[in-house]
Amino acid sequence: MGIAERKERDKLSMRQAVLDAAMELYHEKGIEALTLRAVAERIEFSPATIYLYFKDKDEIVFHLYSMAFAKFYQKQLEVNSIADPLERLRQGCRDYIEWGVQNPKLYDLMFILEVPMNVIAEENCQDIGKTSFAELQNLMVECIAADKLKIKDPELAAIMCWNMIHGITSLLIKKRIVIPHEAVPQMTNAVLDTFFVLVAK
Amino acid sequence: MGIAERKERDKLSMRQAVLDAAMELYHEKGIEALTLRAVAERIEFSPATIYLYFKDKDEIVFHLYSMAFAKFYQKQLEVNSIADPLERLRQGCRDYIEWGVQNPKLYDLMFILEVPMNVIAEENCQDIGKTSFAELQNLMVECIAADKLKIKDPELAAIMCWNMIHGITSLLIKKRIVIPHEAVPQMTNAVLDTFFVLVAK
DNA sequence: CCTAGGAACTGAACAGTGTTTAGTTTGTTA
DNA sequence: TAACAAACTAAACACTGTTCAGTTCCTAGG
Repeated sequence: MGIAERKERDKLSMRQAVLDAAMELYHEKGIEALTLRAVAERIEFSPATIYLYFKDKDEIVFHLYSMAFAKFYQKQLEVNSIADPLERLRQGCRDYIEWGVQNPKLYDLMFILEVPMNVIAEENCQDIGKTSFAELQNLMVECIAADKLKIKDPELAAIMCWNMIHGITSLLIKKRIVIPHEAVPQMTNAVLDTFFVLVAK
Repeated sequence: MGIAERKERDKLSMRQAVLDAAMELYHEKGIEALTLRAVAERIEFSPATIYLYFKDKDEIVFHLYSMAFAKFYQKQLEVNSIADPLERLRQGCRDYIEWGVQNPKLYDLMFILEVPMNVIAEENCQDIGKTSFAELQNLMVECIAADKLKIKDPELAAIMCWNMIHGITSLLIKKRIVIPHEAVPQMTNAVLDTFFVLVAK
C-alpha cells in the first residue's frame, strides 16, 4: 500500500522542483526574471500546474526567503563553539556581514526585499527570522550576565547591534558606500572594532 | 510672439500635472497603485499622452525620487539652526529616521532601490548621495573639533552613524523589526539615545 | 479485467501592467 | 483657406499573476 506514500513523495518532489527552479532563476537573472511562466517552462509544466502545489507566487517567494535563511542560520551556528559570549557575538557579527557581502542576492531576500510577510501571518510556521533575532537577544543576555556590555537591556542591545551590522551590509550591497572591493574587510573590521570598543565594558 | 512661450508653459504644466498626479496617487495608495493608466485617468488624458512628456515610467519615478530628496534635504536643513554640533547631529538623526519611516517608499527609492538611478545622468544622483554623506562627515568634523565624540576619525564616525540610522530605518520599513506602529518613536528614541550615550563624550 | 471516479494537468482566457504605433483631431502659419 | 505640424488617442503588443473548464491518466472497487 505504498501508492499514497509515493504520491506524497511526488507531491513533495514537485514542490521542491518548483522551488529549485525558482531559486535558480533568481540566482541567474534576479528577481525581475522570477516569473511563474519562466519557472513553469524550466520544469516543463504549464504555469497553471504550479497553482496545484502553491497558493500563489508569494508563497513561493516566501519559501525562497526561508531557504536563504536556513543557509544563513547554518553559518551562524558555527560560532557556538566560541565560549566567551562577547567573542561569540563579535565573530557572529563578522560572519553576518561577510555572509551578506558574499551572498548579496540571498541577503536581499532575507533583509531587504519586500518579502510577502502576510504569508507568515497566515500560516502557523514560525518565522525563522524571528528565531534568529531571538538567538541574538539570548546572546546579549549572556553578555550582560557576564557583565561585558554597557547596555543592560538585551533587546535594545540586540537591536542596536543588528542595526549596525545590517546598516553596513545593506549599504555595501546597495553600493551606497562605494569603496574598492578589497577594502571592504578592512572597513567592516574598523566599524565592528569601533562598535565593540563603544559597547563593550 | 507669445505662442511659443505659451506652448513651453503648457508643456511644463503638463509635465507637472503628470508628476503631481503621480505623487498624489503614490501618497494615497502607495507605489503599487502608481500605474500610468491611473495617472492618465486622473489628469484625464490617454496613457499614451504621458509618453509625449516622459520617456517612460522610470523617468517619472525618478522625478518622484528627486522630489523626495528635495523634501528630505529641506527637512535636514532645518537642524542647521541648532548651534551645538552634537545636538544638531542628534536631531538630524531623529529627523532622518522619522522621515524614512513616514515616507517608506520614497526612502526606498533614495537609499535602497537602485532602479531609477539608471534613468538620468548617473553622476547627479551619485553626487546627491556623496554630498549628503560629505555633509554628515563635516558635521562629524565639527563634533570632533568640539571634543564631543569618542571616535576621532570623522569618516569612521559618519559611517558608524549612517549604518545605525539606515539600519534601523530600513529594518523598520522592510518590516524585519515588527513592533506596533505607535511604539516606533519610543523604540527609535531608545536606540538613538543609547547610540549617543555610547558615542558622545 | 473493467469501469467509475478522482487526481493531475493544461490551453485558453481574464484582468492587469508598461509601451508602441498608426491614425485622427486640433491649432498655427503661409 | 490650404498645408503642415503638433497634440492626442484607440488599439494593439508583449508581458505579468491567476483562474477555470476541459482533457488525460491513474487507481480503487466491483
